Formats: sequence, C-alpha cells, structure tokens
Amino acid sequence: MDGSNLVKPVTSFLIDDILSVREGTGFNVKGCTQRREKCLQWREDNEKTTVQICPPETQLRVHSEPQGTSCPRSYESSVTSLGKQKRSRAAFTHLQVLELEKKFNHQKYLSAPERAHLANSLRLTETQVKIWFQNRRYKTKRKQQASETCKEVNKAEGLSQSEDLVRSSLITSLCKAYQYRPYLWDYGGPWGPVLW
DNA sequence: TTGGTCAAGACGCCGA
DNA sequence: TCGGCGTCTTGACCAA
Repeated sequence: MDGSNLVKPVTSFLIDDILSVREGTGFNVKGCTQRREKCLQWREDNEKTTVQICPPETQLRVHSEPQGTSCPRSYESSVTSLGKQKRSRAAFTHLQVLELEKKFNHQKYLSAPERAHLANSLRLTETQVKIWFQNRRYKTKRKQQASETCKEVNKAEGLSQSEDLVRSSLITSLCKAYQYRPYLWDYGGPWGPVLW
C-alpha cells in the first residue's frame, strides 16, 4: 500500500462539505441532522487515526454537493474487525439524481461520450453512471410489470367502483404497496410534481 | 426489529 | 476478448 491511497485530505474536504449542509431548508432534514452528527463523530475519530478509505477508483463513492443541498448517506468504506473490507454504498446527491433522471427521461441509453460527459459534469465515475442507467431501466421495467399485473387483477375480478368500492380500494392499496416505487417524486413528493 | 430502497456485485448473454 | 446489457442478489442505510 502506498501513501496515495490515504485520502484524508479528500475526506476532510468532504466532511466539511457535508457539515455545511443547510439545516431546515431541504427535505429529509431529520436524516441530514442524524448524518451530520455521524459526520462529526466520524471526523472526530479520524482526526486521531489516518485510515485507508478506498482506492482511487472508488473514492468517488463519497460524494459532495456543490450547491450545499445534499444529504450524503455514506462517507467511506471501512474495515471490519475481521479485517474484511466493508462494502460501501454511495448515495448520490439529489442534484446528481435529478440530472440523471432528466437525462434518463430524454434517453434511456447513453453512448460512451455522453456517459463520460455526464459523469464528468456530475462528478461521478462513468461506471457509476452506467450502473445507474442500468438499474434505472430495470426499475422502470419492474414498475411497469407490477402495474400491468395489478391492472390484470382488477380486470379479472371485474371490479368497478360502483360494484365494490371497498374491495377495489383494497386491491388498489395492495397494488400500491407491492408496486415498486423508484423515487419519492413519483408521487409528487416534496420536490413538486411528478417528473415523468 | 423489520421491511423498503438503492448502489453495486454477480452472472450469463450478445455484438463488434 | 471485451464492454455493455438484462436480471437477480447483496449489503448498507433508513424509517416506522
């Protein structure tokens, strides 16, 4: 291992970035506050010991938000007591997701140059953008399949509101409960209207 | 504690 | 052979 893998300067910057999140102005404020506390604790711990966080390729799993509206969920990958590398999961910022969604709305598949450009502009790796689009397509498909299944159930039951309001609403609730929900703003979340 | 969400891992398939 | 894809699973995180 060489010193280039020690990313304390990067993490220091990111933690500062995370800590600069404005409270009370974004959504999921509660979560942000909790994560802020975690950040503080984490920074405190890491002031004492310099740890290897992740190889250069995966450093971008730790994200910051240029506009200061982010609520990052994961900060680093760490090593367990068994010496095993703990898997980290990046939480893309809302701005990043918004831009990705916008792009996805426009086109479901990206060419290599487009992917590179988008990754660069969002400060993500090309792999992250590729995986995001891959997952997004799969989610869309699953969502569509789920809604079709629900429609078929309703059809097969021959239900209408006038016939059996209670029962149909029950089925609708079930469908909603088990239907895959990709993102909050599918339902007109705090960010406003449905995006697609 | 449990279930939902989501980025990433795993694996097989396909086309250049 | 390699990169991208679809599909399913895993593991981390969070809210209830």
